[in-house]
Amino acid sequence: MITIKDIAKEANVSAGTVDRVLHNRGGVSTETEEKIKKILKERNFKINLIASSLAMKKNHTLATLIPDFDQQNVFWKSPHSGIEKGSQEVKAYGIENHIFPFNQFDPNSYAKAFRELIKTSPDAVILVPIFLKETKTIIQTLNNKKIPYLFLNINLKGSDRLCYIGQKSFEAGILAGKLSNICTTEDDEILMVLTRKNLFNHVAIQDRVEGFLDFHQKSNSKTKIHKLQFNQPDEVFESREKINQFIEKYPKVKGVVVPSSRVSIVCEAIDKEKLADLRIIGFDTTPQNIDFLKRGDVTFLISQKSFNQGYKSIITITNFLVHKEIPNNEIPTPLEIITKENYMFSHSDERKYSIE
Amino acid sequence: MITIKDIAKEANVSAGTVDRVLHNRGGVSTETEEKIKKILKERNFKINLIASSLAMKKNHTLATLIPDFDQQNVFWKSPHSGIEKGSQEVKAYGIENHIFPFNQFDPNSYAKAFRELIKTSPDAVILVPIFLKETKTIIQTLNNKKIPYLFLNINLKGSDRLCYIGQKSFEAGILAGKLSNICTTEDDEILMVLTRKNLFNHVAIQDRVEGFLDFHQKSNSKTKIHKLQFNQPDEVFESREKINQFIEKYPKVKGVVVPSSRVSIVCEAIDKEKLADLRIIGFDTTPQNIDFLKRGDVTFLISQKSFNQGYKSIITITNFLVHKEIPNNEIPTPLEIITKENYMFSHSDERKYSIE
DNA sequence: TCTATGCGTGTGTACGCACACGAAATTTGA
DNA sequence: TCAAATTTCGTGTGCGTACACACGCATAGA
Repeated sequence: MITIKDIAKEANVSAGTVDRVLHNRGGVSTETEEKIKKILKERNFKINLIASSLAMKKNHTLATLIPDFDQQNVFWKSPHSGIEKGSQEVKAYGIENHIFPFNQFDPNSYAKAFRELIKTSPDAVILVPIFLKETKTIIQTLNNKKIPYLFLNINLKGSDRLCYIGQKSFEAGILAGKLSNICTTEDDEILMVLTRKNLFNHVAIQDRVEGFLDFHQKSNSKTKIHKLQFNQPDEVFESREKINQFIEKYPKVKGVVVPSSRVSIVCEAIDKEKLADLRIIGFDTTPQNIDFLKRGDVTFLISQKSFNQGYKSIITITNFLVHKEIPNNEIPTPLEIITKENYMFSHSDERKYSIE
Repeated sequence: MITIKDIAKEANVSAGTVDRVLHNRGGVSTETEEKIKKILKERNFKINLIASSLAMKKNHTLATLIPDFDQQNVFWKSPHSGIEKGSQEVKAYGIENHIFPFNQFDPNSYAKAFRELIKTSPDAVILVPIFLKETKTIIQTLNNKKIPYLFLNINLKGSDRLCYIGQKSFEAGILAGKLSNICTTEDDEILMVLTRKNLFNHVAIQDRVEGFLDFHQKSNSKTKIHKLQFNQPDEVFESREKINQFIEKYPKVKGVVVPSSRVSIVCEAIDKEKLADLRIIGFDTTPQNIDFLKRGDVTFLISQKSFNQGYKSIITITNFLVHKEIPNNEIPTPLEIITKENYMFSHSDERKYSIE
């Protein structure tokens, strides 16, 4: 292992000077700088991140603006857990994260949570930019204060965020198209159930829908695609009639695709005897969805690994603050295909950090 | 952040004493120990791994016994890359890994590589225990020298290895069964192609076959399953006739499952016009397999994420040596389902560390 | 009775490596 | 020749680890 001292000795300077060169902190004559740089290269010197982290300990604070979760809205639990895991891991780097939860259906709650957040003057911010208008104000504030921020799960264009960590929704839709195509025949028809006019996240879900339709169009399949729209997720259950009648009316429907994370509600709504005959594809591995996967009612879930997204956000921001490492502009999470047969191998990390 | 000094101050002892308690190094009176332990618990003290690693720097050496790869046998490339990434990452912990490659078809090469390996007296060993008899001798040597070791990719029973990192092959077979079931109808038939009597790894592939058959049995599907056996992988290509005739003879065959990593060879063998009509399922994301996936000839690949296996081996062994962290007895890697639509999101890490 | 030896317990501190700041040394300009 | 500017050095810091040593007390031998 080559250390800074080794380099210093070879260059006949002190370790401090080498450090200045390493970090471009100036105050070194061109001559010395060249000499040191040459030796660094020759010896293939790499900073010891362990020692570096220890020395850098500067007690940064992070702040995370993310929707809250509860029994009804469990989707955001996974990113919370991932963020929790990441926070634990980077504590030793002198980094502390605070979560500012808000109500995903209420722009005011979003704005309010941010006002609380900004009071703590964090060194960097992770946010889920659900509301367009409010986000613009937020970004302006962050820019003014020169606080770097990254987007988690939702990619809003036209900001100079550090990066985006999340799923490629259009591509996820394509994948859903492919899977629905595989598990049906040409004669079958497919039903797409939109669980609501989404207040938020409509962009992501719309992208999935478009990706899905894109696949079917480009693959020249003659499979007919039906759409059924509900306005509120709860209405789905209340209007069991609607969906069951629909399926009776169109007996050729063998595939069902639910582009939101609410496939479980659709499964609940459909009569048991009808379920057996359907191939159902959904998104996101919420506990409810996993339940229906286990029972065999859901055939495929496409996971965006939101636990990993949360985790990766913390790690990315930390590397940026501590090691000045500039991340890729977009960090897409894998599109994971989950079935009854492989779900148990997919979330072992998550369970450990689950917040109950 | 609570430090050892904080604890020491509160307990009116020195940091050294706290350290003795933390590591059970003895030489502390029961009274003092209890007091310190109580405070540690109260304050929820966690060792700062950064500082710990820096202080522990002990320059461990690892050794890895793993099959070599080349253009023809590319399967082992991914674990090599993963090991490479891991090695880079743990260098700062004073850990150096040496790879001892061997010919996967030659037991003598395996034994010889180990003899070279043991000369370097490593502090821990990662090995792929392909050959049963030779492995027994190896294990004996390692036990005598009290060198800890873990199994990568192949799980040999009856040894006191530190842990096994790899795929659950039986479960992978079940998954293949499910996927084949999904992409065919009840009237269709399925062909399983065994590309050879495997010299090595026959246990894993046999497990896959059994898992596959198990699924079809338990699911009460009446789908007929054919088997076609070749003795050498190359023979497949030479005997194109055999497989093509088979498919002509059994026109109901719509699904093909290849439980080895050689699905690409099978694709090469089958006539183009026949391919279009088949749903092919294979294992492992070798470049050749990915090629056929991209073309649309292969429908599903089940990946055992061997890059991650290699990476995780290094990390696990490092945590064991440096932080005395005892790993789980088995660390199963996820069963990842790869299609044309999601393969590009799955291996971004791998590309960076690929060894050309 | 006094030194020697031992043991159990606990302290002090050097070390690992990079970082950053104040101080020192050297060069430059007037 | 002196002050200012530039370049370089020395050292304390972050935190845990582990070794040498110190202290108090007990037992043994002279």
